[in-house]
Amino acid sequence: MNLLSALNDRQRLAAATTEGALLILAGAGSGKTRVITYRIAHLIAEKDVPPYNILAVTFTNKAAGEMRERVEKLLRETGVKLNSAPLVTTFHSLCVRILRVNIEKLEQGYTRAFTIYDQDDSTRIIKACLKDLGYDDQRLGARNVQSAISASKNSGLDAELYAARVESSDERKVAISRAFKLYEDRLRSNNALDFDDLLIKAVSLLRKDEATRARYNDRFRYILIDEYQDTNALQFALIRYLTEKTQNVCVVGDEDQSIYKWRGADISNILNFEQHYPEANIVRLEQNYRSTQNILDTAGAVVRNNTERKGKTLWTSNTAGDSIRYYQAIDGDAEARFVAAKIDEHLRRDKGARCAILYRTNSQSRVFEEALRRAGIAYNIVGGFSFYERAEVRDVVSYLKLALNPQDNIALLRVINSPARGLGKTTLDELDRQARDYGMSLWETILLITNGESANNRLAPRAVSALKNFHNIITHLVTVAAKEPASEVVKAAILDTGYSAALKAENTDEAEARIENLQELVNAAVDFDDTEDDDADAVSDDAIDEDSRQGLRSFIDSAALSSDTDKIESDAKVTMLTVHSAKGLEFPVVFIVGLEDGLFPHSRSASDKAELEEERRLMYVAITRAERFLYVSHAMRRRVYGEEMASEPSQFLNEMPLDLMEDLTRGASWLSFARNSSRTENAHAARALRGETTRSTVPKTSPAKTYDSVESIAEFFRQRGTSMSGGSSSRPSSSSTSPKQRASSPSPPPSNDITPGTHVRHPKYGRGLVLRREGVGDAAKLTVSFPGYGQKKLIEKFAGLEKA
DNA sequence: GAACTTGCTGAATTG
DNA sequence: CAGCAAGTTC
Repeated sequence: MNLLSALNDRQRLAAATTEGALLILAGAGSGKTRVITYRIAHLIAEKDVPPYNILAVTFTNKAAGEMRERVEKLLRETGVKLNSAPLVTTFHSLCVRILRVNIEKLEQGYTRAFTIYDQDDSTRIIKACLKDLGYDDQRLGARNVQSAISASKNSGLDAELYAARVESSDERKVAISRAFKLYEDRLRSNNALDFDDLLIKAVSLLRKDEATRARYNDRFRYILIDEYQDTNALQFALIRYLTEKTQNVCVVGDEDQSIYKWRGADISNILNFEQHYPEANIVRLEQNYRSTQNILDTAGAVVRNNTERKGKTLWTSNTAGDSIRYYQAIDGDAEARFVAAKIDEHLRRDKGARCAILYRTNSQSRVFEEALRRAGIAYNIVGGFSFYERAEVRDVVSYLKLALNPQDNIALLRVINSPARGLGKTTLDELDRQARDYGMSLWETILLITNGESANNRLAPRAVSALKNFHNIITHLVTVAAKEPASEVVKAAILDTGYSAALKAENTDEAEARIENLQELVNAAVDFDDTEDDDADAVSDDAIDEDSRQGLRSFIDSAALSSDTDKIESDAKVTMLTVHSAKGLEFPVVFIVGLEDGLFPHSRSASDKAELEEERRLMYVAITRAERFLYVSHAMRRRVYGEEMASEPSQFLNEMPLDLMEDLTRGASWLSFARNSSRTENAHAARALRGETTRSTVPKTSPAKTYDSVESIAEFFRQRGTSMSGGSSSRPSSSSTSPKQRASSPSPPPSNDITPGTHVRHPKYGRGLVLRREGVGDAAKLTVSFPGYGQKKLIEKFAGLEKA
């Protein structure tokens, strides 16, 4: 029987080409996952390849899990008996597996008990590093330093190489480079790796140790890489090392869906695949099974504006389908209400309709949450606070980490005084001082102190006994961890540490919720223990599996490597998520919201052509998630930083075929104007329109214009005259009060020459516009906007201002 | 030593 | 509007 007969010709070719390098260029919705799963099944069932010789790598755990399931199902249906399973996993967990067995061979001082630090952990370390270096003023944010370090690591520069490249005149980079070095030292002394290190160390290991490399080459005879367009230099190196021997590598990707450049993804990996593997075969999958013709045309029209692409033409035999539905909302709330109403309609008409709300940034989710809640619609939200990021979960996990790796200072500091056990700042400072003196970890220092062996201990007896108490708690956990399954250790970390007792004592709803979360953690651990038992049935002949069955360790690893997207419920009625996390998913009904200039495309990518192209690919990804109904919307005004700001329609709207759109706006909209003008004039039309529409739809309470630039503020004041002064509450940029109401509201008479709306001259900043005035007399504070310098707050008395 | 208050600054996307 | 750091009070 032929397994592959269920595929179309191209798909079949891709699945059946098993030897040598293969590049599958798979357009959105072209059945990529299907091809991969059939390919794996084909290898096993029809080519008699032992499953353990197969490695498939994806970017998310969820994708890996699904693929595993689908392969299993397929093989079950064909009646194949398995005595091992193909390894389907993510880059990060693959690296962890390799390192847990081999990291000591790197000879960098790491042991296989190493801890994985997530972003939050590493931010903490960087903060501490900056502080120790005396950079604790805020000119150098920890997050900025962190992303600089991460970018550097991903491009293959370690701390030394980075330092070598820094000009000594560049103070900022010199500071970063010092922090970088210190950060690396700290990681090492904590026996900890950050996310980037997982890849770096695995690659270094393969580079360094020929035997290890040979062993894995032998093990993984057939390798598949999903989402290849998102691989970075390190991942590429990893693949190169692993495929050294057989060259049996199959990569699947779509350059139009490359959206992780900012994370180091190198699109040239896919664009130059044929150069990297000269014998490579290429198969293009261009038939789309997912979307209607209209949706596909819209996506194609947008992405055609990009220059950096191989170019492919998606086609479908699906019907044209409905028009793209467009809506222009007054503000963010109105947009959310619109979406909620439409979702309600869809769900009433078709109970099975799955809807998705896609936005550019997570912070946009809130209004939609509120609108849906008010409308009584259940929803699922991806991102934001994930389970493993909750404080109480992190605390308990830190206890677990500590039980396995007591050198982990970050974990220790996290839990040493939670619940409170009398180990406050004073004690910790002294502990830290001694640890530095001895050059030891905090844990080792605690051992010295509690044994009374610390020569220069200045701690009060009370503090020492508190430390003894803590020491006992951890030692106890260590013994539990040594002999019990993961779930039992988790229970011990919650109960025997006094953690849950302290929560219970709080006796609040919040504490109650936390206890429930911890219960959830126990459940997760129980599940984990169960699946581990199942896995134990499978035969494994290689060291890569041997260590992965140390329950607690791998439970913690999986927690560290878990992500929001792993918990997407594919059958939820309504899902809210960022476009990034929507990649790979599909929904019958899709809302792309917040299509405004500065939001989508995001303002930080506006200046750079390459970044703008990435935003456009992101738009392409968003559009192609839709199967049948696509809604696009934008708001005229939006709250930013808690302040209402005017917003322009996104340029991407303008790139869509306007004749495929149906306007659901009541009254005139950007779209109706755009249709009547040529494309080049659209932007202009949008601007002209802003005055018109808002005036007609919101006659009284909202002003026709929002004053968001120095010019328009100046204009505003010209119209009002300079009669309004004082009153710090009359913020010109806030549009919640209409000009009329303001003019008639009682405001004190001008008491000073320099009032809001007047131009002034500053000795250093030059000419500027006064925006607001606070306080009286000598204490008067002015907010002045200086072109090129931004807004400054000045004390009038000292500022040396004169009218200009 | 811990809980509370204030003031300030600053948002993108993720394993 | 938020989260965070520093200051304030019990």
